[in-house]
Amino acid sequence: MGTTKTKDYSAQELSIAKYAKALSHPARVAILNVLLKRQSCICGAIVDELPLSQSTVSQHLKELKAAGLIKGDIDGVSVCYCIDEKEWTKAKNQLGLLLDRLTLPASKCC
Amino acid sequence: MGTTKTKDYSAQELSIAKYAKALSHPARVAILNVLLKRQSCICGAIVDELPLSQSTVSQHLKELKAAGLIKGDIDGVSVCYCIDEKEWTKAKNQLGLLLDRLTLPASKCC
DNA sequence: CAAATTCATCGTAATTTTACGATTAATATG
DNA sequence: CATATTAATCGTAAAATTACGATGAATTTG
Repeated sequence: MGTTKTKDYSAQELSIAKYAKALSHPARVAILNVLLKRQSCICGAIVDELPLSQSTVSQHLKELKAAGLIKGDIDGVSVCYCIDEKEWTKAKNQLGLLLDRLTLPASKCC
Repeated sequence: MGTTKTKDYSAQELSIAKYAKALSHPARVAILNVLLKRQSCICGAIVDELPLSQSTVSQHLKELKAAGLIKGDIDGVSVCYCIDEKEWTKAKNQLGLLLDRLTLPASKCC
């Protein structure tokens, strides 16, 4: 309990859930907003724009990285984060595929 | 702790997070797959297609309903669920707006 | 009306998530 | 080399999530 039975779902379902989970917290959406807007994406700069502590932001960055949506390049003492375009596109396509599937005149039952 | 500070985020960030959260579990994606595919969307039929107990499915349905993505019509003893087209479109647009924002030649920093 | 069906809700347990301060490792700067 | 700066990680606590069986409410059906 408290554990998801990943074994019983399709690759599509798991993939979509993974990307959606990355976007399921406003702080992570806010981080992505910063990365999409800015050139400089030094971790410290992100921390400055968010109402969260450095350690909490670092954790959110780790999750975004785990989902593949961002990557970080070490640059001396600091780390520069940015969108991973390839994976981002994949997320867009996967989510789009699901969300675009309501084209027909809709199910007749409700 | 354990609680998100919703006060400090924009409406866009909260809205996207809300929809993404609804899609952040493979069981809920699977439920939506069923609703998108089927005409008949009786709760019991959904339970039959998922590897989860009736009470667990009911809980997931509740969350999808809370996010606005689905609605349920009582029909005698059973309940017929279906996609809420209006809200679904909103989710699609909100998520699309974020995900489509990587059109430019990408940030130069990484 | 009794029995069956359908589904929501309750109670509970394990796990995960969210958040923060403190510490640590690594690099830069005086 | 001592000191600062940057960011990850650790430890911890509170809360939310996931899951299930049991119970309840509502509606059919016999």
